[in-house]
Parts: sequence; structure tokens; C-alpha cells
Amino acid sequence: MELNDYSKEDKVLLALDCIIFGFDNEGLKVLLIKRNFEPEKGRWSLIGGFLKKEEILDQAAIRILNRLTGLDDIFMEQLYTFSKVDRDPVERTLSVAYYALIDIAAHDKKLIQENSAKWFLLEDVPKLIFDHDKMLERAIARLRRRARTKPIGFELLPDTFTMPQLQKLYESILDKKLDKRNFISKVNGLDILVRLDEKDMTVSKKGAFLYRFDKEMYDQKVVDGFNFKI
Amino acid sequence: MELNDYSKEDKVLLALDCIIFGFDNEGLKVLLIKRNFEPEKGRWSLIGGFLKKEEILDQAAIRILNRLTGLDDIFMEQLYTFSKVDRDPVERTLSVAYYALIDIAAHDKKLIQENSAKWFLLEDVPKLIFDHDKMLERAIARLRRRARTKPIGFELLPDTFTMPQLQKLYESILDKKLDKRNFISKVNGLDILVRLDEKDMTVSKKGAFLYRFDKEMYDQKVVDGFNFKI
DNA sequence: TCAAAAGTGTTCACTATACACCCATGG
DNA sequence: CCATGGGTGTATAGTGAACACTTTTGA
Repeated sequence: MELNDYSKEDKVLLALDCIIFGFDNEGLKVLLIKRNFEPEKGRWSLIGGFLKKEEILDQAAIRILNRLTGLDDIFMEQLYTFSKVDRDPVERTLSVAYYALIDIAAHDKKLIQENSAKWFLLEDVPKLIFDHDKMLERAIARLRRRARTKPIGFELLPDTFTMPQLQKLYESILDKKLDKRNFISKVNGLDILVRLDEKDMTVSKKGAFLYRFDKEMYDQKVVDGFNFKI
Repeated sequence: MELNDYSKEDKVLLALDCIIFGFDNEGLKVLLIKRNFEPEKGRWSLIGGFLKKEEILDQAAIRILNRLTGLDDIFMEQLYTFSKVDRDPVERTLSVAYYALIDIAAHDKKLIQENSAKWFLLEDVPKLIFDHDKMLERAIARLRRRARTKPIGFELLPDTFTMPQLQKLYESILDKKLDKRNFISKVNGLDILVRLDEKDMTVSKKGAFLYRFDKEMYDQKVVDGFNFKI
């Protein structure tokens, strides 16, 4: 029979690791740091930290993300808890992985430098320490699934963006080419974007209209039974 | 700058709680235990336990499930890690929730009794201790999503089953009525079931053909790019 | 004037859904 | 012989995918 004598139970170290995704005109990227501390000094890893006694996991993840990006109010979701016994060579440590989506233009570049962090295109990610490769793999899989059914893509874009940008984003996430006309008519059919009068003239000569994701309109539609689907 | 002095970091108790789903002709059920130990003695809860130092989470979940059901080789998936600071009144404890799907007929009924456990229809589940309600809610949501895209429903059925049974199962999981003809033609279209010559005569006078889920055929189709979808 | 990116509709195949009657059998 | 649950097909609407030309304008 189970006892309630908690003192007999083993305690463990609990870490968090964050997979931080960003997007720019080169494609979908992930933020990694070059460790200047042991173990595995000099190698690339996800950013992480330990859970503090008085924190809940979400708070700890926010703290860790803020330390590297300077951002708060980041989209973030718990991913999975990794528990292989020897995943950390120093001491038994479990790690709760979180993934986050940020507007790559909005983060604090100085903080990134200070932490010897760097954005990597997904296809250029080096071998990571510990089980961080598995974490990244799982995060990519989750992002792909989520992006199809929740409007989380917008978290990766600035407040206003063009249709070609949005399409490239989804092409990066889903890792396949999409048809321009089908994509635009599908997105417009969702009726959750508002087109501004302004154009972005930096990419093409013709210029591309800017759009904004209308969260209120989206939330209202969800209440009415609408399901986002791309 | 982050340090590698692990000894400064806080350690925590790590529990596991299992949401065990089963299905019979009454519907989709969850297995709960009436606690005969403090805290919250006498109230209903999920079955749980603590992670041991030398275990990975999946092993611990298997151990806990086996203790109550007598089964091994159970379908099981990590769900989420719950971390509210005061979720356990005795001591700061995080809990990793797992959900499991079992054939309700195959489990060990004596073990269930010894542990004062009981199967509850989802709609009859009483208020649970701690944050177990949230765990169950999340497990149901996950089960609903997974059941649409992975053939996990069969984990809840005996080795052989009838079409009406299978349909009732999916109706319970998805919580909506399905059309008999559409359901059958969709399922048959997947081409992952084999119909036996045998009939189940226990429910109707006419009898209903028995089917078996052909895992090899399914796995081969997945390799060939097939996607399960119900 | 031309290169480079933006914008715009239609057709077709397929999938999802709605729907009603006959069959087999034990009691 | 009849009540009960098992089994079967078709028509329609909606969604997803393929596909090509015109517009704008800075260089």
C-alpha cells in the first residue's frame, strides 16, 4: 500500500530547456548558445536553467527566455519532460522542454551577443549537447502540428507583414512549397487578417500590402465554433 | 552568467499520476482509486507514485500502472508536467501525468479491489483531489485528438471486436454520434482491419462479425506514406 | 524596357455528410 | 411472427489541389 511519507522519496534536480524559434527572410531559425561553462563547454546547446523552489514551470521558462531575449509576453508551450538517467553527466537531472515563438526582429541583440548565442537555420543546426537534439526534433514536430490548427505562426512575425512573408513562413514551418493562389484564398477565407492601406516597399518594386492578424476577430470566431486550419 | 554548480540548485519531489482509460459497453471510463492514506484520505484520485532515482519516467509509469492493473505492455503516453507550487499540500511536488489505454476486460480485477479502485464513466467522475481534475481534462483532450490521427482506439478493445463496438468506442471518445454507414465505409477504406469468419452472438440475435486490427498491415501502410484519419 | 515580385479565378478530384431499407435470428 | 440489432449504397455539398497570366515600378 502506498504511504504518505514523502521524506522517503528521492528528490531530483529539475531543469528547463527552451527551444526558441524565430523567422526571417532566410527561413525558420532556432536560437542556440555556445556554452562557456562546463560540462560540454564550447559546444552548442539550447538555453536552459533550473527550476527554483518557489516557481512554477511556466514562470521558470519565462525567466529563462527573458534572460536571453529581453522579451516577456512570449508565446510558449510546455513540450515534454526528458528523463533519461544519464542525460546530464554531472548529476541526475530531468529537464522539462519548452518551445517558444518570437519575432526575431524584436529581441535584444546585445543580450544574444553577451550570451554567445546565435540563430541557426533549422537545416544548419549543429550537433547539440545531451539530448537537446531530441528536444529540438520534438519541438519541430509539435510546431508543425500546431501551426496547422492554431494561428501561432503570427507569433513569429512582426505586427504587420505581407502575404508573401506569411506564405514563406508557412512553407518553412511545414517544409513544403505552397501554391500562392491557394494559400492566399485560404488565408483570406479565414477572415482573421485585416489588410492595411500601407505597402511594404523594401522587397519588391511593386510593393506588397501589409496585413495585421486581428486577434479579437479570431477569438470571437473561435467562440462561435470556428476552427483555424491551414 | 550561468554556473555549473549543481549543488546550489533546488531539488524537488517528482510524482507521476496516471489517467487510465478503459471502454466497455457502457462507454468510456477512467480508473480512479479511493485513497486510504493521507493526505485527502477517503477522496477519489488518479493513481500515482513517485519517481525513483534510477528510473526514467516511462518506466515509473509502467511500474505504477502494473501495480494497479497487473498489465504490462500497455499503451501509454506522457501528457504534461504539472507544477503549481501548492498542488500537493504536504510538500512541493511536481507531477508528470501519463495517460494509458487498456482493454478493460484484461485487467486484474482483484488488484483493482485491493486498491479500492473503481471504473467511472467520464460523465460520472467525482471531484478529484489536488489538480487531478485538470489532469483528466487534459488527458481527455489529448485522447480525442490522438484518436483521430492514430489507431490508438484498438488499445481499448479486446483483440477481436465488432463494428458496432468500434463505432460506439469512437462515439464515446469523440463524444458525438456517428453515421453507421459512413463510419463503416471509412474504416473499411483504411484497409487495416481483417474480418474474421466468426461472429459475436452475445449482443444481437443476428450476430456481428468480428474484426481484428492488423498492426503489420498498418505499419506497412505508414511506411508507404499512409495517414490514419477518422 | 525589362526584370522581379505581387496579385488574381476557375476547374477538377476527392472527401465528408446525409439519408432508408432489408436481413438474420432468438424468443 | 416480430422485435432487435446488423449490414449495405447513392447523391450532394464542400474542400483541397492544380494551374497561368497581368500588374507595378525601380533600375
